[in-house]
Formats: sequence, structure tokens, C-alpha cells
Amino acid sequence: MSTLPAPPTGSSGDPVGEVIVDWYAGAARDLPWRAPGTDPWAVLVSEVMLQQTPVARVEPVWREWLARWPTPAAMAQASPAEVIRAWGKLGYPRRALRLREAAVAVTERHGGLVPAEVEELEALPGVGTYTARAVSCFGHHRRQPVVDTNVRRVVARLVHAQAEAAPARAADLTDIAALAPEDHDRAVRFSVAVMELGALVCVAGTPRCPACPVRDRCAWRLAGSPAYDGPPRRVQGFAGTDRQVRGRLLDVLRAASEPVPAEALTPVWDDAVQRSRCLDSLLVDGLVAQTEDGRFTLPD
DNA sequence: AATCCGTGGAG
DNA sequence: TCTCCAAGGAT
Repeated sequence: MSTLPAPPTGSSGDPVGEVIVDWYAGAARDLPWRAPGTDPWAVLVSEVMLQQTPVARVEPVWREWLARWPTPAAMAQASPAEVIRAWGKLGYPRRALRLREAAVAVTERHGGLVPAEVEELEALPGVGTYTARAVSCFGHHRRQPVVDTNVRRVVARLVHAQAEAAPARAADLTDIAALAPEDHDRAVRFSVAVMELGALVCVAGTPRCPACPVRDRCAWRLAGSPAYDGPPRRVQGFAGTDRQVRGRLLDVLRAASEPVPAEALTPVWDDAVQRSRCLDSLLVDGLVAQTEDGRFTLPD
């Protein structure tokens, strides 16, 4: 994907939304959850897995999950331990728990069918503003503005002449809706097309403007591509954090075939206070359970 | 509203 | 090596 051909920029009369949809037709990645006929449950699984996790890491796990749990009803019968293990090392394993809880809710409240309405989707565990609209649009083909970090970045540059996206805000939805084509099917495709543009061309690091189909109408470029001038953004650290410790603890329990005594968890982190705090938080989160004899395990 | 929640590839 | 960051959500 490093050598996308420079596309024509489109006649200046074409609305940018139409141009982006046309670009998508030739540039889109062939991702399995985009195959025609992919059902809303499969889309929901992909969207939750893709939260803060790169496409390449999601693909194989997504295939395994859909083969094993092809419907919400199937997943609703799985245990937390099963889904935590199947989640593997995608990261943020609470997502696995919530996806299972969402499957239970869909089975109980929606007759086993993933709903199409944003309001109902947002009521599901682990489903927020972005994921609800993504499932409604990509899974049910509803006309729906969908805003993720890619879309916010594209709009920041293309419309607002800003180098980077500001934090999410409610107006993001109306910003992108204003650019969507009138035709229903093209509007649906537009939602995924803008995300793809942000993922492949209008990227966070150094944008590939020569490959951009709307480069000649990008407000940021027209302004001379000014550098980011907002407040400094903090990048989350990892080494030494509770996240790292929790990850190591869970790693041991995922690999264990039986409950393990506390001593087996000692080697993963020297600081006993932090280790204990993290184990407690995993228990609170429902990612770890304790047996009657005090050993630790993934919850059944 | 700011912070927390994993992991690993890329530059 | 080290920094950045990848289809967010919950609190």
C-alpha cells in the first residue's frame, strides 16, 4: 500500500463526498468483514476488535471468533474464560467481556438479532458513539454518519485546515454528514470511504497527499500545510504502568490449565503493592476469579 | 473532562 | 532506542 497511484483529483465541480466514494472503489483494502453479505453480528465483532487495535492483528482472531461463535446466541453461551482466551493478545481484554455481555443482551432483548437503531446499539455494553453508527451503517446499510479517529483527522484537514484532529465532539457528526452524497448507497459507502482515506492516505504521521483524491480541495493544503499548533498532547506511557502489570498477570492465567496459587504470580512483577493492586482490579473487572481455596483463574 | 484500560509494529 | 499510535469506551 506504499505506492498508491496518484488518482485524478476530479473535476472541481464534483462534491468532495462523491470524489471520495469513487476513490474508495479503486483503493479500498479487501478486508474480510467488508465482504458482501457480512451480517451485523460479524460487523459488530470486527468493530469492537478494531477499537484501538490495528487491522492486521484483528483479522485472524476475527475469523476464529466468527467460526466458533457465528451468532450472538452462540457467544451468549460461552464462558468469560473462553472469550478471554480466544481474545488472545488483542489488548484491552475488557472488550472481550463486554462483547460477550452484548451478545447476551442481543439474545435476550432483541431476539438474537443485532439491532439496526443507533439508540439500541448504544445501549449495548462496549458499544459507544462510533461503534453503534458503524454497525448500523456497515452492518445494516443504514445511512449514518460514522466518526472515528481517521474521520476526525480527515475533516480537520480537509474542512478546518488543521494539521491534527481535535478531541471528539458532537459536531463531528454534522461535519461529516454535510459532506455525504445524497444517494443512499453512496452515502453508506462514503462513511467507510472517509475512514479508509484516513487510514491509507490522510494518515497521522506524514500524510500521503500526492495520493489523495481531494488534495486540490484540502483546506489544510490550501493554507500551506501549517504545522500543528494546539496544546501538546500526552502520549500514554506503558512501561511500569498498571496496564503492563495487568497484562502480565492475565498472560499467566490465560496460559494456565488450572487455577494458580498467588506465588505463581509473584515473578511477573517485583513491586508487591502494585502487583496486588492490579490483581484486585482484574477481579473487580471480572477478568479474574478466585477459587474457594484462594487460587486465581479466569472466570467460568 | 481527564484518565485509565494492552499490545506490538513502524519509523 | 524511543516515541508514536492503531476502526474507542467507561468512568
